[in-house]
Amino acid sequence: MINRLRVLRAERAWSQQDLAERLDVSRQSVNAIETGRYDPSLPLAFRIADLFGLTIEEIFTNPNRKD
Amino acid sequence: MINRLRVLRAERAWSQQDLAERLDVSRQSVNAIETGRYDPSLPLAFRIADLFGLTIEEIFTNPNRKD
DNA sequence: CCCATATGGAAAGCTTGGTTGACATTCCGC
DNA sequence: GCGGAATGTCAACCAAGCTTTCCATATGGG
Repeated sequence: MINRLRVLRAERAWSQQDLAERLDVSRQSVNAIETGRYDPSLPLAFRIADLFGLTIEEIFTNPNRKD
Repeated sequence: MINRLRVLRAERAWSQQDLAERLDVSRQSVNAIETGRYDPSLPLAFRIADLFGLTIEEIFTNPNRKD
């Protein structure tokens, strides 16, 4: 599972802390997701998509998919 | 988080067991997701969407969203 | 040189997702 | 009425998401 979180955050010039507060999670969670240490839960993925006004598919991509 | 899994499964006349095998999870997991006892992980949500040829947003809806 | 801000990451602990195995119920065909 | 298939649920367990606390490094301004 790879994601464009870091790019989207950079486009808005938000710190990991800023993003964490908007998503109502800890800064470490944002960091862990950005650095690929783990995947967000589905509810959190929806919050992320909502925040950026994108679909989950536009932010996260499943490497196992045969696109 | 509510989902249309049961409907999609019924449209194809698959048992929970059939669906579980296609998703490579246990039947109890399919049942728990259908009955809303918990939400799938993001990777599993992607597998479900791929299997039905839909987007995650077309299958799962976040009740907290202001649509 | 200090200090504040931003980032990466580890440890321990709680919560949630997922498994296996078991049991009960409903429904349908024989 | 009986047997088998489908579903709901529970208990016990392991794995993954997430939190808090802590430490390290980098960088930019004064």
